[in-house]
Amino acid sequence: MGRQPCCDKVGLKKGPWTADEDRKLMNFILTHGQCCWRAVPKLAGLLRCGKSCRLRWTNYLRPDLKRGLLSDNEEKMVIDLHSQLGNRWSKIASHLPGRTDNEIKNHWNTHIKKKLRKMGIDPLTHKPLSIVEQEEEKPLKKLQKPMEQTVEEPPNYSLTKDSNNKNMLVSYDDQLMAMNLEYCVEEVPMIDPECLELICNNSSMSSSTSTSSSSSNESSILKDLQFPDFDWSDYGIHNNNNGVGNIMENNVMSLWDVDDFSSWDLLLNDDIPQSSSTFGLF
DNA sequence: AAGGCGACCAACCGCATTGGA
DNA sequence: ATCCAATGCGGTTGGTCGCCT
Repeated sequence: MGRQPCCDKVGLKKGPWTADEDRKLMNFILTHGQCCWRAVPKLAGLLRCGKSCRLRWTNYLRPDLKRGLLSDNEEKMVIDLHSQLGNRWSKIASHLPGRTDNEIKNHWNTHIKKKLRKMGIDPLTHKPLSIVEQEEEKPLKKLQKPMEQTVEEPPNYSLTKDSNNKNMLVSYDDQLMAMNLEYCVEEVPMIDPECLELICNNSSMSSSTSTSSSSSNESSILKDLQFPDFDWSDYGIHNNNNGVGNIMENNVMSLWDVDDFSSWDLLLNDDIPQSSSTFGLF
């Protein structure tokens, strides 16, 4: 006996959401808050499964979402967090307010992976590719080792400049020795900010155009959506002279300007259940 | 102009986890 | 302790768009 489907899929719509569906879902959530996703489609008058509604809301419609490409800083954070957390996208996303796990996952798979490979770093292990390849070439040796014996891990590396201003990989141990620093091992990021800076600087040269284009794109997406029952001004989004919603300011929704970021605690605190609703808006 | 191709990303699928009965 | 519904999560798919030939 297989698992029951999450909902009765007969007659349910799939695929891209229409502006009308978005409006219905948005109006419903803003009126009633988030509760019982299974019931949402019926109550909101949507021919969608509850799961689909939840995804659409969390990944696209939530008013607190940032849009557009990840900034250099955000990208650095993602790489750093990924080195510590692995593919736990929701955990990573919880450290980046306004970003969704889906968005970060997509960005990782399409942009960051490539950049890291270009830098000679394995995106899975965050170690230099040459070492990873060596390890893959000697699987038998590894297998022959007794289980109790600890496998000697290669040191974690970061990218730095040598005296000739050429990029070079230096192990953390070497760096720490050089800097005479003590470090709590559990908190050592596998790639240091210096390295990330280089990665991001390189990337920003190649992707700067897409950054600017996406921000105009995102406002048009919201522009296209018309929410007759929803007053964006409540969320710090005001009309400009052209009658167009001034949604983005420095690539961040004005919503975040409200209340000195006090609501971020809600987002970042794992103890607060998601059902406590978005930042006390409801 | 049009067809091929790859990149991007929204959305889906199915397993895992959680929480209440 | 167990079951089951609801929700969360991560991997994958497929549609769209832009670039190249």
